[in-house]
Amino acid sequence: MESKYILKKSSVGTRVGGADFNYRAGRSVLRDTRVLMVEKGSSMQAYTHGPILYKFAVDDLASEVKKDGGWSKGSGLCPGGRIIQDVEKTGLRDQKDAGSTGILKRASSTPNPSLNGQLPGSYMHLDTRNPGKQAEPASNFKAAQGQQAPQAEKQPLPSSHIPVPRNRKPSGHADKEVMAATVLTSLSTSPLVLYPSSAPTVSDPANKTWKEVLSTSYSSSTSGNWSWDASDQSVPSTPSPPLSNDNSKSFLSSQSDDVSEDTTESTHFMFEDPIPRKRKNSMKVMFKCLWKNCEKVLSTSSGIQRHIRTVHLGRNTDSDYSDGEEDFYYTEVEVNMDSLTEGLSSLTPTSPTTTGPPPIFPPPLSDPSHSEHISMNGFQSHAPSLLSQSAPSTLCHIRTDHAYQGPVTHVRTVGVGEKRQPSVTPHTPVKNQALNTPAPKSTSGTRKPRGEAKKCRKVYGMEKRDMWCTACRWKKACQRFID
DNA sequence: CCTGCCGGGTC
DNA sequence: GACCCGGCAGG
Repeated sequence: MESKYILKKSSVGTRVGGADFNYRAGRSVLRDTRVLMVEKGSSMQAYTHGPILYKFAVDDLASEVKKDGGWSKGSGLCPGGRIIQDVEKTGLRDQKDAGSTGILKRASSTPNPSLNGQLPGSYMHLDTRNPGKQAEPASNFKAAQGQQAPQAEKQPLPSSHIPVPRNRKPSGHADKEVMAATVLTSLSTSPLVLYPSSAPTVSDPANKTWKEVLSTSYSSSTSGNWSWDASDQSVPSTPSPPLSNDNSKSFLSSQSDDVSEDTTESTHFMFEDPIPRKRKNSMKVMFKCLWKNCEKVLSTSSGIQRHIRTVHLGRNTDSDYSDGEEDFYYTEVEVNMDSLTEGLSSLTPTSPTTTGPPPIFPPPLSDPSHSEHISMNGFQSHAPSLLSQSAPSTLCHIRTDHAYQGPVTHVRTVGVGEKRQPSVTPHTPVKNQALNTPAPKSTSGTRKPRGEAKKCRKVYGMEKRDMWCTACRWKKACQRFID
């Protein structure tokens, strides 16, 4: 009953969505069962891969339900569960048990609730996004056609066929393949379908399971063409697995948010809202090629299709004919123009590190001449003084020094002998000092680095406190042993 | 913890 | 302005 409801609600009817639904369900429940049913009009077509038979028929739904007899057994199962039963009846039980069944059980281990398609939805999305995965169903069809249940199960050959045209067989089932492709194509064009797929980790153990299954199936694939799919596993379940993360990041960064958002909506989308509603004003839809190592991004679907067709599929450039296969290799990408803009703008400013110093030593602006002048007096080059943070403060101290002790400072020059700019102080005109003083003070935030020179306190000790410079006595910056 | 010294207070 | 000191921060 419940399943029935679901099916109906999914508007399986004439719309591809129906197939979509089934597909999802199949994927979610059966995981790698790879069965896709496409229903067109009243006719029903069933594609099976290996042991599993995936049926999809709206018109006959009711009757089928009855026929199947109950969901009781798979009460926890959604359509997929029922499907399994069908399979069993079909006499493929053995295969089922050996292969997908286990998975199925895991997926459906929990009672109904989960069946509402949440998982299915996400899976579906994933499939649509991933060329390899998408291809899987198609290949399944083929396999199913041949009724090579056992082998098929063992050798999923997920994407080996679809991806490479040459593998296609002009068999009478071609139309079915095309149909499947069409279905997937239509699915792939829906942003909601695409993005939710990226629901990477979010999901659940089920998702994991699914991936595991995939990995298995892929690895066992006889076709080396799509070996990259296996590698894709390493790449979460992101929408654009074929692409290297780093690359896609830059471009899709703005998309990530949406992805996460959609993830939460996947369920909703599943059964109701096939129309993307999260599109933002600033969002621009682009089409990104998912072919491995290809990051072609075009603004039009036709463009990307052409690209795929000609570049990756090796189709005739002139021919506009499309069997929909290209759709497996590109995905819709929402580009947040604002984000992009921001990102670019953010690149222009110099690194933060460069911004720090200037403020700290503003003198260059207002006192460049001064500092230069000062340095001229005591040094060959002013660079050192500028570079030395102590320079300005030193001047400042000098001034205060005068305030505190006056000329005494001169003497200490010889003292420790470690002064870096001893000569500067004495000769620095008061005027300049006054000008310089403000700067360092303005940057009060920066505390003058502690000097290495011993101070009066250290030199004379507490016993001879009277010998300290007044500054030291007053707990001010030592004027005698300036750093 | 020691030390340097800033910031602020008092006289 | 001279003097003092609480308290912060680097080492």
